[in-house]
Amino acid sequence: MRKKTTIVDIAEYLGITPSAVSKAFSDHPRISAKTKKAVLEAAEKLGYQPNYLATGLRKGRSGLIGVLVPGIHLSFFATIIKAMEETLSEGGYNVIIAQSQDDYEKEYAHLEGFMKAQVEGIIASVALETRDTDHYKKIGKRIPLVLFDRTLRDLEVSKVVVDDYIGSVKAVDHLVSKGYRHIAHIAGYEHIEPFRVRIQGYQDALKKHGIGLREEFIRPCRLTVADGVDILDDLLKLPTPPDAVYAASDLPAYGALTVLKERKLKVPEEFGVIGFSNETYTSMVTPSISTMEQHSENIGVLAAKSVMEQLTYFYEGKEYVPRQNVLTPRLVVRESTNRN
Amino acid sequence: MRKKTTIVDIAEYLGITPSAVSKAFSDHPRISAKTKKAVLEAAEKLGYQPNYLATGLRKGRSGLIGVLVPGIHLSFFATIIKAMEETLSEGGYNVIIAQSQDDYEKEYAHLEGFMKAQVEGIIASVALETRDTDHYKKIGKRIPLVLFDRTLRDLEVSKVVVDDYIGSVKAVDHLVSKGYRHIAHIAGYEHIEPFRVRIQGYQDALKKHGIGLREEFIRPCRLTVADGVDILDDLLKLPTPPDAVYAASDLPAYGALTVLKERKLKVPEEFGVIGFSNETYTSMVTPSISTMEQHSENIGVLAAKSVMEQLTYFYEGKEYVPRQNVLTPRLVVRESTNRN
DNA sequence: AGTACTTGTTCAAACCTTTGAACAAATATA
DNA sequence: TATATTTGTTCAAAGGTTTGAACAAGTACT
Repeated sequence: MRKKTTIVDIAEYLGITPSAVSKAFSDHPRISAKTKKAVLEAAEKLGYQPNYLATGLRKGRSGLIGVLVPGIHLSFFATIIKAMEETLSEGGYNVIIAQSQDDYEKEYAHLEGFMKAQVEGIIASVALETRDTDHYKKIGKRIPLVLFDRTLRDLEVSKVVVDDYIGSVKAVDHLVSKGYRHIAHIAGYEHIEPFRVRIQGYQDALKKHGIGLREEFIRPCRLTVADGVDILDDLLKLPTPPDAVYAASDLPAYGALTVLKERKLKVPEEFGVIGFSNETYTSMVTPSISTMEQHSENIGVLAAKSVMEQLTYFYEGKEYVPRQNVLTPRLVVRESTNRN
Repeated sequence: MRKKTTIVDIAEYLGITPSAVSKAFSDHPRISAKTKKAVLEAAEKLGYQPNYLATGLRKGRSGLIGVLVPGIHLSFFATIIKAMEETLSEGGYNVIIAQSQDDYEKEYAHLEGFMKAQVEGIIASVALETRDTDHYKKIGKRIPLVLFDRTLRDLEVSKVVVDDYIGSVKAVDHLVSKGYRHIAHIAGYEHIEPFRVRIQGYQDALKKHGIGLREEFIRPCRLTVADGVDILDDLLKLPTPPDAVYAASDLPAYGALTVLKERKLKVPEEFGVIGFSNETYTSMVTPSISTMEQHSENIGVLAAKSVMEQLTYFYEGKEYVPRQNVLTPRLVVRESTNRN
């Protein structure tokens, strides 16, 4: 495998200097059309590929954006990343990806890695286990940082989220409108902003409808299918069990559904289930699961645009005031709640 | 935002030279323990982050591996990427990701982008529309290239695939064993290796069982849900319609299932459905879909290891003989075929 | 013919790190 | 004491590109 062609090779080939070649590529006004043409042809002939490492080093820009998510296999994140990658690549950036697996150590290590790789900006959704925000703060001071979905309250950076409060309220409103009165909540952990807010919305909505709050109806967990199964099993053992459950994510909603099917409880007639995220499978299972659409594509695009915008401010030396992008979630009614 | 600390800052701070600092970091034997300690402390205090661009430029290595897939939102690819990212990041590489959207132009552009970014190796699954292999050939000559799943026959590079032939045979064998006799095949496009082979396996298996081949039972398509719907609709209109369908992917298998449900054809009693890939949702839908497990995690890990292995050969100047990694798919029997 | 632009190119430094060779000082050996 | 060896550091170049300043040649103007 032969070594790479550089700008110097082209220069020698044409009998001009490397700087002339460089300027020809960047369409410098002082370079003659003739030279530019010659350079382009020579580049083609010699199989020249510009070296981003060198360019990046010289310009102080790597063209890299780091994206950190809990895991790519979750379709919510996959969809977001898909959109991000498209948007960023149109903007001329390359995307480097890492997964925290919801683990603090890994998250920390990957963020370090991003900084070493000289990423120009970072888009992240924080790990469930993360409680210490120092590393994010440090990063936010150095380069543009955008958080999405799993954000941290005391971090003053740009964020892209759905209005989780409204989402919760809509979910509960819907259940109530369908006549469910004993509504439990399979919740996420409170130190993660969206989950805290969803709990809040759930509580306020119940209050609004004059439904008493029951502590044992709020169940924080890691939001896996297994958690959904365990929690619903548990809830059904209560002296007064719920007649509906609102899960802060679709995975436990599905888990709950399997328990209900197994126990031959009729959904939605006897028991209502609603999730959050509108994962693909919610429309495929039987009964299909009502849920909240989070507009994941939009989240991806917005977050991507946000870093790029910050980046231009950054390089122009202008100050950027962090902004929140809040999307309104949309209720998707499916079979699992649609009774009467 | 202050400018970055470099090795030079540390050197000045300690009153030594940059090269001493560099050597201290790389644990050079000639540097005293005292100096090393001092350097580490100073680095910590000054908030030093090594600059990979500079390192990469100097060493001729970027630490980047490019991964190109049709789309990340497909759970098959998402799972593979997840595994790849983990493996490569353990090996000290960063992963840069791009999506072809099954489009030739995009694939080409992204591969160019990878080369500019100076990736050290590329892992790719080729776009459905790709018929011209020149760009891959060119790349394969310059840097390690590994293809997985969607490979190209006339490309002599390392590959990681499942044994699609066996997979098809197993699928058909299973259907036959369950008493289905009129088996149609929702196929992929033949110029993509695995789909060609799956068709081959389907035909050979039928022959083995003494079942006549019917041209109109082989339906190549883009393997979407909609394709599954359309094709099954079509097949059912035939004078002698099939009593089972083997789809080369899970998406059309699901599509087929919806048609059957709508028409109140009993699955699996009256009609059998089997897919390929074992996507998450196949176990969640009702009836659950029988399918072929492709061991996607393994594919990811193997492909990742393969590039890394090639890379070490490459840097040691040894010749690397491309090798094929073939995994045996496993039949997963679920409700959609499990009759009697 | 002399001055003033314009045009096209070269020069040299810079971006940050690595690396082998060279050097000086300290220590060990004869 | 002179010589060899070890130890710790510095020197200088290299990796590929970009960029403002400098330069030379050509054209236009008076």
